[in-house]
Amino acid sequence: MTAEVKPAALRLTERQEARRRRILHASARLASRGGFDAVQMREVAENSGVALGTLYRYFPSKVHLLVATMQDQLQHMHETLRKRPPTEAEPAARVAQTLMRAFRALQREPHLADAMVRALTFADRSVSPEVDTVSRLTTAIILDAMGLADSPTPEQLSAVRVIEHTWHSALITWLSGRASIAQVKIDIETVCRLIDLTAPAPAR
Amino acid sequence: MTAEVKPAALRLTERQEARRRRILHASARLASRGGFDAVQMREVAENSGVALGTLYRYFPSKVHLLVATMQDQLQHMHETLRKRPPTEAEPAARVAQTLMRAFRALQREPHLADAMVRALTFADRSVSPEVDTVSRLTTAIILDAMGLADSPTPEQLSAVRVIEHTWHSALITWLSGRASIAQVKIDIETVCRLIDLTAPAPAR
DNA sequence: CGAGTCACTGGAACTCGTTCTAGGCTAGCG
DNA sequence: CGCTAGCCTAGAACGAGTTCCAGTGACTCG
Repeated sequence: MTAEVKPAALRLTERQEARRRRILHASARLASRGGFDAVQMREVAENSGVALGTLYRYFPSKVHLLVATMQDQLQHMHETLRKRPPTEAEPAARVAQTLMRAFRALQREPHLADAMVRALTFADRSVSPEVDTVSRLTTAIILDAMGLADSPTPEQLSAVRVIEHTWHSALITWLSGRASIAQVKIDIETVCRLIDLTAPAPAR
Repeated sequence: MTAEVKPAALRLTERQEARRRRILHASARLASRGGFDAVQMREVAENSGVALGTLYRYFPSKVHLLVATMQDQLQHMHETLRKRPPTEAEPAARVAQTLMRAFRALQREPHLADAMVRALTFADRSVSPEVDTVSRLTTAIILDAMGLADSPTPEQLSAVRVIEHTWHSALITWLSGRASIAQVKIDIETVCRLIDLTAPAPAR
């Protein structure tokens, strides 16, 4: 019975787990409206039924909160993508297809995307561990799409990093209205060509 | 005589021009110490000898100010690079060399780099025109390095955009301590290979 | 010269992220 | 049963970005 909850050591009571969920939920909801600015800590606290101090105990800053929110969303996305893997044959095309799917998902909640991406790139060193987690999740998604969850070469990892860079930065230009959806698509497809350069063993 | 000053219509008095310079200078100086957080509007105002309200008349927000600071620095960089163009033979290598030079310059003032890059990626739509100027400057620098200041193909422009994405995002990961200098170098070199893919006419 | 206009000044005021304080509730333990 | 430790709440307080306002000085136009 007592062993029913798994994170006994790290994350305490399930009541606390519930609080955490409520907070993340409120955060996402507020973000879905006005974006980064609309996520106000007092509002998040109210909407999730905790005191301001408690909110800060769970997430030491607004950026921490939003990055955690992004983790949460990415996790969903990852699971969804696992269930419906890309249909293309070539690794480059598979990655492009996957990222475009993710992009379309973000388009459905542009304000939420704004809040999360802005937080991610604005994060300073104190948020590094959390940002790193997001980065690892993203890497995993891309590697999955390439069809090599393991055994990537260092060259391939570099290509994946560059793809991630492009992904984040392209999102920002889109969110700030400086690039169109079509442009983002082109950029993604362009960078995915790098994968061909670091092609699977045979091409070497 | 009266034609000596060019921006007669847009930017008024030379006294105003001087104020603007003082503000940008103060901004850069403060940024060189503590980075983004150390650039406090009240301090910038004091240090440049203008009232807070005046500072806001010149730069409608802290982000505007820092993006303008970046414009300023980029302009210097561009001129410097023009004087000492890259020595490599291949376009890809030339671009990589140029960006690594810029990177080394940023390493000399990491706090300033932090302030400028954070502002750039945090900027919202209200700063789009200014951010766009920075982007055009960066594009010009890269095209210069490739050796084709004019007549780039759409394909090449895509590659340049992707290189810019990588450049900004890689800087961020470096600034937030999540990537080493060596890693940034690798990422830059990796993305520059894209140039070979959109090679000059002959290779088509 | 006089009046109006406009940029600039000094400083108060407002917002929102963040921190701090005092007190209350719960849970385990003597 | 009463105590102690921790977590939580309500709310005040502080800091920095941003806005506002009244006043002042300079320049222009009549």
